[in-house]
Amino acid sequence: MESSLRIQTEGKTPKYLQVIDSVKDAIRQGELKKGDHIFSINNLSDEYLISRNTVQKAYTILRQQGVITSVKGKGFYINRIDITRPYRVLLIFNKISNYKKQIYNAFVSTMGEKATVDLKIHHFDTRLFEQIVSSSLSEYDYLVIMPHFYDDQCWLTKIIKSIPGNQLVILDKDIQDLYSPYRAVYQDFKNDIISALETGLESLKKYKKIILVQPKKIPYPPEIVTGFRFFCMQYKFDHAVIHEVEKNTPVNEKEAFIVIEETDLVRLIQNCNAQKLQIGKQVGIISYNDTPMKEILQGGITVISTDHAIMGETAARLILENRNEKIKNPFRLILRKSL
Amino acid sequence: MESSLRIQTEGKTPKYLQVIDSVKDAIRQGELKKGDHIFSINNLSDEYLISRNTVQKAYTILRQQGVITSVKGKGFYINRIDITRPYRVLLIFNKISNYKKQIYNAFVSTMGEKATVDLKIHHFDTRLFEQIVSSSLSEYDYLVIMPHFYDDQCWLTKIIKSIPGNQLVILDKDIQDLYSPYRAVYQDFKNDIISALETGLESLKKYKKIILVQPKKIPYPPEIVTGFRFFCMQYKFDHAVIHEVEKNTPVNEKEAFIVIEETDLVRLIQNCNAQKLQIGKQVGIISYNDTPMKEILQGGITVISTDHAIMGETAARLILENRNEKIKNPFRLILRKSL
DNA sequence: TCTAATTTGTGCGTATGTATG
DNA sequence: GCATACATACGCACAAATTAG
Repeated sequence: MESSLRIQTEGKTPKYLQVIDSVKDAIRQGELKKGDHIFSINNLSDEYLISRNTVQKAYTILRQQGVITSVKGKGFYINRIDITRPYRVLLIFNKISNYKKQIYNAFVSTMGEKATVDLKIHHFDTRLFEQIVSSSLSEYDYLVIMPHFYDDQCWLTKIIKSIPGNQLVILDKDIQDLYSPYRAVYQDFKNDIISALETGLESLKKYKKIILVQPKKIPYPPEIVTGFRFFCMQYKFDHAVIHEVEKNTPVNEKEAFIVIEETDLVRLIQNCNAQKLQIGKQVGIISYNDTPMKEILQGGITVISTDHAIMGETAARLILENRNEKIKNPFRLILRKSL
Repeated sequence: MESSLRIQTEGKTPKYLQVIDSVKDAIRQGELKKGDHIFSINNLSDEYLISRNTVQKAYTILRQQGVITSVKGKGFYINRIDITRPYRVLLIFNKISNYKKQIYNAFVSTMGEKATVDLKIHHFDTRLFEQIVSSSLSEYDYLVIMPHFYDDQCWLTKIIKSIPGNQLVILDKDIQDLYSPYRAVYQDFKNDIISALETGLESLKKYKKIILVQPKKIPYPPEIVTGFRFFCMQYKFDHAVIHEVEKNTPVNEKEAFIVIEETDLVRLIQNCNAQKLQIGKQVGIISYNDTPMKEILQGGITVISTDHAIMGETAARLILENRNEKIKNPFRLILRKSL
């Protein structure tokens, strides 16, 4: 047993329980296999400055549970490796939305019985976020977070750095400047939107100007705008970025809109109908994030979207299969009548 | 805990309160962090010449407030550092849906800074639900639950009975057989649907038969069916209850559908379009639960819905104003083009 | 394996001041 | 003035858990 036990005297969990958990964790991580020799009582007692008796107690309990066996004069050996303690996972989201629902559902159902999954929402409150993280590190095996603040990126990175890499799973938006390796399922916002729009180039050529509706209140990744501008320059489209669609927002012929928030989408369609502009012919609409309703709304809304279900599933797999990788999530354009 | 408590025997504030305040002050000052070990009862009792029992009392109260936890044989440890928020509330939902999002958002924003609100989902797993409840009773001041299981109502009631009335807030579906008084914001599913349909009676008369699509997988309140049948008998409508709309589900002229799940609504509209049946003229559609998109989908989907935002807001108010009441949530029909 | 020290948890008894009727 | 109830404060004793020697 080379694995380093993390025994802390100050912690509230009793030392003998910490020893038990350490052995079980090592088994769960695959570091210990059936038949492996583990520390002798004296050895462990000396190394970690725990009383001989305390180690004895832990080993006795482990033996009663059938996890280890003992041979007089030789030592203790791993007996069972079907330790069933489920993973404890905490998802930390900025808010609840339709597609986060999809991520959550896919994550939970992929995890199945193997994890207890909790959910906390920070509402873009950095202080609250910090509090959640610090108080959850000891309660959960993994923190799955979507780092969607953009006001104080610096502080955010600092908080995330306080999470050990092997406990951290990042979703949706990858972060730079993190040293220790961690798990991630990310979107490449800039290149994703560029290649998605390129896929729909033929349909887009009907329009003279492309307008991106990027909400201001809720911070969305700025890379979306970067990618959008890059595409428009590349292919010589007139373009603009607005923050909201209101009742009196002007809509003109030969304009195509890329809309992120659902409320803006609804407003935009209402405005088109009011001005008797035909969607998909005179005005083009592309919406972020697919939902069943967008398949039939106005005969079908064209959508650019990452596959959130797969994102949740992939994140779960990274944990279940103990893979410390970063994976780019698929992104695609679904052409429908509105473009 | 190096921080010096300021305990004065002569002051008028009771000693046990001074102890409580001292600990809380230390937390506010950042001197004590989560997991920190604090003075043992004996230690503090000796140092500050307070009776062991008095310290005991203070610590017991702090534990009840969730500020500290205790481990027999080890000591007391800081558990919460968010002591500025007076309420700790846990919402327990069966799943995440669009309208639960509304409830959650309204609840959180009404509570504002006054509460830390957490969310757990049980996925109709009674065992998981029981586990969540029992482990949360000491951690939270209020458990807000939506009791939407209908398989083993008996077991469910038993679990809910284990929650003290003053700690319990019930949403959406009221429960019988609970003795101690509790808070509730409920729908009267049977009468709500009856009176809502009566409101739309004139429009309904265009149709011969009304079909309720009540999903089977996810248990919805049976009172909906009861109320639906009652209305149809009363006003002499042909009627039927089906559990799903599939691609080949027959749709005929002069039929009106009441649809609960969004996926069924989408399928139904697709079927109507495929069969070239005009929605709102040849086929009527009523959908449960309003969303912005339904305002414009197919020129407007008629909706019967409770106001979920108000439900969340009312629940929050019951807690903030410490009112032990049961309140019926408003329910209404919004007539749009689809009926 | 036994003993001992420390700690929390619980219960009982006592005394004192304060508010209520 | 008296009786009662309640909150505060203290003291003692014992049970059970943790840890050490």
